[in-house]
Amino acid sequence: MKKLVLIDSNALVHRAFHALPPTLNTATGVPTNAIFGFMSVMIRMIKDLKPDYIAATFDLPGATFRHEEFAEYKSHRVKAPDELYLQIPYIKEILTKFGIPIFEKPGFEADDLIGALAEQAKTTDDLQVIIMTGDLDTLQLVEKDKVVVFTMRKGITDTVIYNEKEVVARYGLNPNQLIDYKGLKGDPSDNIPGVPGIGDKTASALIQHFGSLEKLYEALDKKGKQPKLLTPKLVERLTTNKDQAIFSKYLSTIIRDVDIDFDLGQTEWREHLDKPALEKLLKDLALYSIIKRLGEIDGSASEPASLFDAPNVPKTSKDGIKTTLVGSVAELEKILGQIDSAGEFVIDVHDGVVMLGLNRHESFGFPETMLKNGNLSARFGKILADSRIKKTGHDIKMITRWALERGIAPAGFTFDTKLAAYVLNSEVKDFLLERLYFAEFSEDMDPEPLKRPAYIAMLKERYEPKLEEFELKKVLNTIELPLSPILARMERAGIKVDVQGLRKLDAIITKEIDSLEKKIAEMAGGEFNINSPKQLSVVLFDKLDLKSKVRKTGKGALSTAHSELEKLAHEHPIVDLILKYRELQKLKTTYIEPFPSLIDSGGRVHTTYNQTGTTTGRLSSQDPNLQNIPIRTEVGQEFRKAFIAEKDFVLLSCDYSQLDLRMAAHLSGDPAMSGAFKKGEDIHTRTAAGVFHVVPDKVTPNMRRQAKVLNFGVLYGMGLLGFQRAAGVSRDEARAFIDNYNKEFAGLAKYLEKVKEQARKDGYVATLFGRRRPIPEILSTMPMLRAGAERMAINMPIQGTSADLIKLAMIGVQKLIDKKYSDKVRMLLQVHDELLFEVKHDMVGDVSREIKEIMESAHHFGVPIVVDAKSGDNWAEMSVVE
DNA sequence: TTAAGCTCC
DNA sequence: AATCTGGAGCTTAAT
Repeated sequence: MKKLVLIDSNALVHRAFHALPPTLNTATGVPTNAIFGFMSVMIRMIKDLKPDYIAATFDLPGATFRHEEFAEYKSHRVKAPDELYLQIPYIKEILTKFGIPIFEKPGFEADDLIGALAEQAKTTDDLQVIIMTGDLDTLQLVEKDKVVVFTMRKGITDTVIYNEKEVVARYGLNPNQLIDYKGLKGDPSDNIPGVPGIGDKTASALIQHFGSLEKLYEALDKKGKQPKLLTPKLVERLTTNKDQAIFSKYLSTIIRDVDIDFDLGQTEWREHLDKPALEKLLKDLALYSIIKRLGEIDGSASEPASLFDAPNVPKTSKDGIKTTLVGSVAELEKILGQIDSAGEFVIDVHDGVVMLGLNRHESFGFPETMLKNGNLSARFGKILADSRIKKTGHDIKMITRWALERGIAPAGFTFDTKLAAYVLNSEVKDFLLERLYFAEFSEDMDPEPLKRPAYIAMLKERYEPKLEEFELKKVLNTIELPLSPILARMERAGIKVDVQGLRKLDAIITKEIDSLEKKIAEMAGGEFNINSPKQLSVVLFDKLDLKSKVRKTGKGALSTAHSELEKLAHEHPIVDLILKYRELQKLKTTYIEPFPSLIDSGGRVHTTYNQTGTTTGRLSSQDPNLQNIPIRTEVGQEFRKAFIAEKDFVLLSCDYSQLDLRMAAHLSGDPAMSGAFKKGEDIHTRTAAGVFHVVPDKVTPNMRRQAKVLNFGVLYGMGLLGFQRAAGVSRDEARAFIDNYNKEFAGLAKYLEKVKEQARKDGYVATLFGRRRPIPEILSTMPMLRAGAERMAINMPIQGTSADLIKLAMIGVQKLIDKKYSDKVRMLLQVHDELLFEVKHDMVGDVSREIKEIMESAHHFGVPIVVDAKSGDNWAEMSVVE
C-alpha cells in the first residue's frame, strides 16, 4: 500500500509554535521555534511512515467565503502573534525545497483543502491517505484505515495515529458524527459557540443516542415520550439555541468540494527533493540539529538502536563496552549460568528488552518475548527471586513491578543508582540515567540501550565512595532500598473504588454546579467563565464594584483566591456561590471525572509513588495522586466514601498522632514540649496555656486555634506577618504571642537557631537518620532567597525525620505481613503520616494491634510515639479499633 | 509552558 | 520596594 501524507500546515504550525519556548532565533532575530517544531515532526513522520507522496495545504484569507457570518466569525478569532506569521514563509520555502507542493486557495482554510484532497485521493486504490495535523479538527475526515490522522500528544513529542476504530474508542462516535458533537459542545479555540451549558458528556450522549443533530431536533419536535437523558432544562437549552447549534455544526464541517487540480505525480516528493538547497536554507535559519536529522529521512544515518542488528554478534564500541543481543535460548542459558555463579549482576528493562550486565565492560540484552519459553522463564525467575544473588538496577521499583506483573517476586536488590543519586542530592529534579551519567562523566551517554547495564555499573562505582564519605549508606540501605519493592507491591495492589457511588455523586454535583452557574450568571448580569480568574475579577471588581481590599497576585492582578474572596463575602451574596462553585468544580474535574478511566478490570485504581520526588525525603503520589484526596469538607467526605475494601475485607487506617511536632520535640529536646507529650496532653491546649499564661482548663477554643497556628508555623519557619495573617491578630498581639512561645519553648527556639547555624556552616541540613538536603542559598546575599533557605533548613529535619520514621515502619509492617498475614493483609497507601491497609474483616483487631505496635516502636525517641487505628468499610466512615 | 487556584500532610 | 509558612500534584485559562 502506498501512502499519501496531507499536511494541515496551519494547525501544525500553531501547535509547534505554542509547544516550544520562543527562545529559538536566528542571529538576525527571526524566531524559529515554529519552524523547528514543524520540521521535527515532519522528519519523524517521514522516518516512521516513509510516505511515497506528500502535499501541504495553507490557509489563504480571501473574499469568497461560504457565508458572510462566517467571515464575521473569523474576524473575532484571536490573532496569533506576529512571531508566528513571520515563520510561515520560511516553512513554505522549506516545503518547496523538500519537493512538496503547496495547495492554497483564497477564502479557504487548510482544513478544507485537506478535505478536498482526501476526497479525491481516496478514490485511488491501494493508497492510504494520512492527514498530518496539530489539532483534532480533521478527525471528521477519518475513514476506516483508508483515511487516518497523524497528530501529536503532549507538546510535539509523542505522535499518534487515529484510524476509525481509535476515533470510536475515544469519542464513542463515528468520525462523521464529530461535527454533530461539535455543534452541541462548541469549540472555544475555533470560536464555535455550540449550545451553552452542554459539554463533553451531554453532547456525546445525545449524539450517541440520536445519531445526528438533525435527528435530535426531529425527535424534539415530535414531543411524545422522551428518553430520560432529555431533562426539561436540557430541552429548553436545545430549543432556544437551535439555530446556533445548526450553525455551529455548519462551522465545524470541513467542506470537501473545493475545486482544485490534484495530480498524485506532483507529490512524489523524493523526485523533487533538493537537498543541498534545503541544507543551505536550514543553515541560514541556524537549525543545525535539523540538518543533522535530515539524514534520518532516507535512512543514510545510522539507526539509533542496535536492537535491529542480527543477534548473537557481540559488538565493542570505542568506549570499550561490549554488547551482545542474545537471540538463542542456548546462548541465554549460558549467560544466566554466568550470572548465577557471579552472584551479582545489573538488570534493566527498556522497551521490551531485558538487559543484563556483569560489569562496566560488558552487557547482554534479550527480547522479553524469549521468556515465553517455560524453562527459560523458570530459570530467570529463580535468579530474580533468589535473594542471595545481588541485583543492581536503575529504578528497582519499576523493575520489581515489571517482574511482579510476570509472576516473579524478585528479591536481593542491593543497589539502585536512582535511589543512590537521590540520597546523595535530593535537590536534583529528575534522575534519568542519561542525566546522572552526564553529571558524573561530563559526556553524553550512548543511547544504545544495550549499554545501559554497563553505564549503571559505572555510576555505581562512582556513587559508592560518595555514599561512604557523606555517611548516606545507612539511609540508602536501611530505608530506601528495602522500601522500594514494598512500594511496588502497594502500587500493584491498588485500592478498590465504588464506581457506582462515584457516578451518583457525579450526577448530584453536576446538577448543583449547573444551578450555581445559572445563579451566578444572573447575579453577575451575564454569563462568564467562573473558572477564569481574569474574567471573575472583572465581574467582581468592575461590574459589581466590590470595594474590600484584596491582595494582588504575583503579576499585579487582583487576587480571587479563597482567602481573598472571604473578605468580600459580606458585600455580595455572589461570593459564597462562587466559593461553593469552586469547591464542587474542583472535586468534579480533579477527582471524580478522571477516576473511572483509571480503574482496572478488578475495580481498583493504582497510583505511582515517586520515591525520588521530594527534597525532604517524603514520598509523593501521582496518576492519580492519592495523597490529596479531600477530607475536610462534606462533599470531600462523600468522595472519600468511594474508596472501599474488597469483599470480606475492611480498610484499616493507622495514623501517627502529631508526628511532626513530636519529632520537633525530640530533635530539640525541649523539656516543656517533650513533657507535654510524655504526659499525653493535648499539645495545642498545652501550648495555649503556656502562651496565654492560663491553666489548661481555661483555654478557650479560640486560644487553642491560635496556639495551633503557632505550633505549625514554627515547623514551617513562619514569620511575624505570616502569623498575624494566619491567626487573624494584630501586629502587637502577634509579637507578644511569639515572644511568649519562644520563652515557653526556649529549647525549641534554640534548636531552630542551631539548625540554621549548621546550615550556614555545612551548607546542608539532615534528618535524625542522616538523610541530607543541601541548602546552598543559606549564604545568599539576597535577603529574600536567604530567608527562604532558612525556612527550608528549619523544616527539612523535622518533616524528613517523620518521613524516615514512617518508611522504617512500612518496612517493619511489610515484614509482619509477609511472615504472618500474606493474603490477609495488604498495605495500600501511604499518606505521609498515615498507612492504609486492607485487612480480612475478622482479623482486624489483632492486625491493628500488631501494626500499631510496629509503627510506634519503629524507632525509639525521647518522646512517646502514638498511632491511632481506625477501620471501616470505606475511607470516610471509620471507627476506632478497640 | 506558566500562573492561579485548590487538594492533601 | 516587596515580601511574608514547609513539602507535594492536578486542572484550567491563557499565551
